[in-house]
Amino acid sequence: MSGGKALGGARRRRTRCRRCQACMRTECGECHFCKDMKKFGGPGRMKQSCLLRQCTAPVLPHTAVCFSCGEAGKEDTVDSEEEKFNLSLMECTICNEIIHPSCLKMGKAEGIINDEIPNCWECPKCHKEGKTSKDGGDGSGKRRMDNGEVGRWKLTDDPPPTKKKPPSSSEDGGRQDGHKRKKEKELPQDSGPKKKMKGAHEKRLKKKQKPNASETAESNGPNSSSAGGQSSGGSSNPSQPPTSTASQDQRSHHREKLERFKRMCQLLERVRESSSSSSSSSESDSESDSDSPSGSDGRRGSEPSSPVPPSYSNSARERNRERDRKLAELGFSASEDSEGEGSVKEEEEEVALEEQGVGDKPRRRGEGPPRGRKGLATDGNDEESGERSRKSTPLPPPSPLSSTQPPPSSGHAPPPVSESFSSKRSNGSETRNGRTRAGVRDRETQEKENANNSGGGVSVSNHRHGAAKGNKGNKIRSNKQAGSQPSSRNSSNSSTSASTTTSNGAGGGLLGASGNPPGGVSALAASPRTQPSRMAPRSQMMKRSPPAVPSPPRPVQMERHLVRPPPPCPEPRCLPLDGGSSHVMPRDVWLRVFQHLSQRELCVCMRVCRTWSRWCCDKRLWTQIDLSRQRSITPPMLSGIIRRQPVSLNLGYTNISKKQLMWLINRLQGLLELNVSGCPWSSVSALCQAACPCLRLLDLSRVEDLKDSHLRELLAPPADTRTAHGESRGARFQNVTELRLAGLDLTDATSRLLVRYLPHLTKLDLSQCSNITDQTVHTPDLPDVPTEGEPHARKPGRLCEGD
DNA sequence: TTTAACGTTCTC
DNA sequence: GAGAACGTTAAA
Repeated sequence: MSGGKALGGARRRRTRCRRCQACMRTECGECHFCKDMKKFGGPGRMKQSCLLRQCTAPVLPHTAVCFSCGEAGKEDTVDSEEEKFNLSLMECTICNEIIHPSCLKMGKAEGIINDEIPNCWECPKCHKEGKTSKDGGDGSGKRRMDNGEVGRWKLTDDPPPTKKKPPSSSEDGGRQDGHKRKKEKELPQDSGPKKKMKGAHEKRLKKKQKPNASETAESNGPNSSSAGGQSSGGSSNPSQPPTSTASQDQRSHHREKLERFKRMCQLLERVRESSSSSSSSSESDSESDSDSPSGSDGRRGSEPSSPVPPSYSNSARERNRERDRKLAELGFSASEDSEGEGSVKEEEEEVALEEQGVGDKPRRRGEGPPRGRKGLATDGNDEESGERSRKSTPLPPPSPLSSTQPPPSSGHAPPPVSESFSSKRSNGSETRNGRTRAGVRDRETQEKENANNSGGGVSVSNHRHGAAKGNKGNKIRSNKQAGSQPSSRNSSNSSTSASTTTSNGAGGGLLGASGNPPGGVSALAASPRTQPSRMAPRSQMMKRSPPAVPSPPRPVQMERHLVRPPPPCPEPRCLPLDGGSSHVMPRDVWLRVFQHLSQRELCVCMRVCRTWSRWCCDKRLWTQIDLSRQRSITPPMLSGIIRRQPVSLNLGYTNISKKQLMWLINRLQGLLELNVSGCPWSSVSALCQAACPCLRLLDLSRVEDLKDSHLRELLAPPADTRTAHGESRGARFQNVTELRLAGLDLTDATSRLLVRYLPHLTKLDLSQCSNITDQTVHTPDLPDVPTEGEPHARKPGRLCEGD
């Protein structure tokens, strides 16, 4: 562990994709592990999932964030495969580092994508250093297991159920054994731990060595892996002298991981075979992998001709700084590190928005040769492949919940990578065995307290977008079929791409304002949503959910967390002092004082103590929130917004995602003014699925790609509320009185929409809408429309429904 | 807070 | 080496 840490790789446990066939099935109740479960009458000691439910595409946890920038995967914010890849999180099987390829300072081309596992690769760094984990067998598709049974992808190469019978048959005995063992352990408690620690370490070393030997053999050629499912695929690094325990540990871990991967692959192979005879080519697959243009090219990764945006870090830093500054101006402290702890952290947790759930993204790079490891094309090539994919593969539907991650760093200068990394750890997901769990616990505790105090938080509905859930995976990869995949309804997000990469500290800071230390960010997860396209074959096995979902993108889990709206009167009523007494000034008086503070100052106050933090969140102090031009809207920000329940929200020129926007809107029922100008339509389209009955002002100026048809979609009432004649009983924005459409590519057709669906419109801004002609201007029931300049007012009440 | 289960260590 | 145990993590 420590070794792993030292090497910078965060060890993150992967988690179920929840979408693959295995994940979707129920426990068999008969396998070894099921029988161990309490629900099946077992002792529950093994704590393993049903053998039939071994996830075939374990994903990175929601909390995963980029080692470099601290943000989650953001592939859903961009369109092209190329960008998606760059913005997705990739976990290196060697160093365990999770990073956005775009954040790499070196040529991405050197990375070797493990197509079998979502968001998995051998990062360019490791690869370049010769750390190849020799998981050569990986993409070879040769790890087919003989037993046609579904196996686990886990390292613990569990024999297939059938094989397992023997042990399970003797289950009772085994159980007893277990008890016995436990008892024995329990008795000599004192010496136990020590022994354990020591022994563990030694064993580790041992383990390491063994695998190495076998690995070497394996590493000699991928073919060797065809030996069978049981083969351990460890990664051998002959080139890496076992210099230290740490490194050994690390390697051991990698090996295990690789094994797991391989196992999974084997499983997939098996499934494929069993599900379709046509899947003839498991082997050829692997071959094609290596043959594949991008594969071979990338693999050997010619020296990265263009090593990644050289200016990235600098510019990003600048932007961060800029953003911090702006946030500060906005009243959100961009950088409260961990200082403000208490209160601050509370939110963090809640916040961890569902954003994380983001997921259902189709696997990136669905184009190329489906499976196996693939080398990244060099930049140039990449582009090409990107192009290709664009042509041949429909764009994956944008994931509704794109999550922009909260940057880990504080508002202070972005910490050096290593620093941010470590801080990240301490904040959230710690490495295994909870060595560093203190921080987390801390937060949890606080959260609890907070929960208690806030008197019943409102649980935000955890609606999982069922549809998304069901379909998204589908859209995913299945590379081979990719070409035929219809890009679904959500036209992909438009290109805010570049912008998304930045956002470091500031974002978190924002919420930091609400008290969240940027570190909280780490808690937010990033979802490893996109994955390299591979597993085409796997698709075949997923019959239930059409487009197979080998490594399902994360389910959309938007609302897993509680985000409590501000209570009418934030508790407590008095300010408790250390001595147990209360401050002489009661809450109401304090609130009056706070009313005279700027939002920025409020943020400062929030860091004073938990009580102030709560009080300062009073929505009366936050009627207007302006986050415009914040490149990264992070979950903490969203949470912070909800907690403050503003009546006016400016999200102009942000890269807020559709999911985020939807999530927000659905929780801001009292919102009167919304500004989403300059945002991409792919995000703004979230409004099509939301209800904003109270909204009075809607600013859609310069929304990217917004067309007449989109506006229609946006303004028209939900289908089920229309009459047979298509007339609306209640348009979505029927109470909007001011609409800003400046700079949009609209035509005169729009005027009809406005007349029809915005009966109370009194102000309309059509400035810089070059396609609007006099016809619109002269539309009788429209407000006096200025095509340039200020929006004009008109006499209200002239519009008629269905007009 | 609870449940599922991953990943490592321990035991046989 | 296989399997059991279990601490810890992730998600609900």
